[in-house]
Amino acid sequence: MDSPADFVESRRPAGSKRSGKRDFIVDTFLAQTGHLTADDLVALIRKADSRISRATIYRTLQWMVDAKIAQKVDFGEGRSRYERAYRHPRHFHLICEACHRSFEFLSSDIESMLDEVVESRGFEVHKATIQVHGTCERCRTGSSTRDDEGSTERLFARDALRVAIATEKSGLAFYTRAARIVRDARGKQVFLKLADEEKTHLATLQKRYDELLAEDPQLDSRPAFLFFKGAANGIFASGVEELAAGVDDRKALLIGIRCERGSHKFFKKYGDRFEDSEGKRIFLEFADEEKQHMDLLVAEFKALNARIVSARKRRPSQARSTQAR
Amino acid sequence: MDSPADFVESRRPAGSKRSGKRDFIVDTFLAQTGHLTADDLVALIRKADSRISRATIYRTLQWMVDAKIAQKVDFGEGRSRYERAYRHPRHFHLICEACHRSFEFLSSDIESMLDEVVESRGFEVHKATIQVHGTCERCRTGSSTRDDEGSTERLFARDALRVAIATEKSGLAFYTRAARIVRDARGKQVFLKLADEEKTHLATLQKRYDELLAEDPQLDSRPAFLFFKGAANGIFASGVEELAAGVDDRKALLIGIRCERGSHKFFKKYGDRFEDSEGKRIFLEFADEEKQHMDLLVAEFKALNARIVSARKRRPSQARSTQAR
DNA sequence: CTAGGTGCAAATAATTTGCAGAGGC
DNA sequence: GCCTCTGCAAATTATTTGCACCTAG
Repeated sequence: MDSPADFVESRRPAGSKRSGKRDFIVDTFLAQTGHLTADDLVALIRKADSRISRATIYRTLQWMVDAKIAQKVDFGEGRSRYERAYRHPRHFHLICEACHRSFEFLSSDIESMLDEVVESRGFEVHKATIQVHGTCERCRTGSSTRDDEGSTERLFARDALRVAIATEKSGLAFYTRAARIVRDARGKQVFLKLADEEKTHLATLQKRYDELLAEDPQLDSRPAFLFFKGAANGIFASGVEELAAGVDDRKALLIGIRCERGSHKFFKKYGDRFEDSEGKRIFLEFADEEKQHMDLLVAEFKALNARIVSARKRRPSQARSTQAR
Repeated sequence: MDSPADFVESRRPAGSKRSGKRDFIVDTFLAQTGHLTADDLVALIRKADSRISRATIYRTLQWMVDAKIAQKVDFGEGRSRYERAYRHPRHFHLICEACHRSFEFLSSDIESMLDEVVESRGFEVHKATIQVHGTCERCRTGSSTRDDEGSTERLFARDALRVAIATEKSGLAFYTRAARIVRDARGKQVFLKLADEEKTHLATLQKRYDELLAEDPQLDSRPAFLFFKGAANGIFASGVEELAAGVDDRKALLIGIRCERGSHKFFKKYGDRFEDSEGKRIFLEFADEEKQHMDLLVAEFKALNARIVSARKRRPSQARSTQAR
């Protein structure tokens, strides 16, 4: 249904003809995880017997880049490397100069700082590259750390879930607290309902996380791929703090709306920008979830306002009682 | 006293011999501002008549890289470029794919996020590269923006001064406010004194800034080189906020100490990491300034504590009066 | 005099291209 | 049959190197 083969098929440029050799090169390439040089690929092909000319390898690599199946990367070694673009989120590189392995990561914090720089210059970005050249932990300490050669796709899904779970948890804290603070009975119920939903959803996410771990027991201990520190985790945390400072019912709803909107925007923005993958789906589903919560809160906010107005009409002197401090 | 020639002299590798040709190549290279390819340099040499072989250019470029006079950069064009390392702070690149010009910037915010990523991986950094490939404003809109071909050194000095001035201003706001809030007479005096110092120093910095602008009237309108948003500007701002929340005398001093320490550490850290230059000096002098303020505040804090203790001995019942809310 | 430094031409190394034949549609 | 794909060998591009000669210390 959504195999590499289908993916390649879907991206085959118009007018291009089928060829067993090319298919074989593409398949061989997509079966690898790392960043291959043209020569690496030649070696792989030769090992699998097939006798394919170097020129064809080069031509096919270019063909894959044009079809967005592969991406050319340059680590400054005087030759190009290629990494798969299929189900592979965009990322930055840590490059070990000792063992020549490379590690991928993505930081939304860095990306947004970079956005600011770029914007201030009126620059239009086509591609941003970050490369950290140095020595990896294994080469430096000799300690045989765990095998880092996992697929980035899985790491990405893991970290997407982690971010979602962290957000969900702080959301739960927020609603639990808000439900305690709010005076208005209906408002309280809305917050309780949301707290409940967060709990349910949290369980769902946790289950998904556990399933992912089951596929690869070492996954949990692999180093982080996503660095989304500033963005996702802090959103509800600041809301909780604001609640603690003491707020009226309307304010509590407004804070909730702001948090959900921030959360939604964040997950939507990143979800949209990723390649199709489990991680992308997690981001977009979560964005949706947050959107629904936000809508619910907005509706409740409107209803509360309406009740305040009508109450004010009935008992003008005590109109503001529901939002007393 | 500190000319490029002296600089080159100081870095001449042991055992290397003088040579008119090499000197000429080095001088020609250092007279340029941009990112030259070996061929660019050959063209420049040829234009100035001298007949020097390509091989010598390559050998001399390598010699300059070894001597840390030049730095090799790779923009993925299939050939190397070289930029001067003399009085040139480390930086990242925006690269226009249309006009092939490149722009430099530095962001402490991005650098510290990168530090976190690197640390979490146990990685040892040798060199970090950030390249944003895209289209520059001029190529995109056709509008002939101001000439961007200024020396980065001057931009760096300008921005270092801007950061220092911004910090100084928020420091002034902090001390002015603190002087108003504090009860203890001696503490008040210290804060007033510091506010006064900030004012004087602010005037000095402003004068230096004006002098710099006088050297190049367009400098003020050139795009930013340093992006130090999070770091420098926010330090005292948070202190001012804390003051507003209401604090006792000791707390006010402690906040001041924290701000000055943060400020000192920041300017020291970056000042130390830069190449010798006006910008570096600004950073280090400012770091020193902040250190002195910090020491003053620490001394005052100790003195205040001592007075509180002795007061407590004399009038045990009212001992805590100087720090009443 | 001796270790560099320089020029020239040849060597490398990664990649591209021209051209003739093979093969998919 | 036409147009694309492939192989091979030659070309290209940036850079390096061997070797004979030159020059500073």
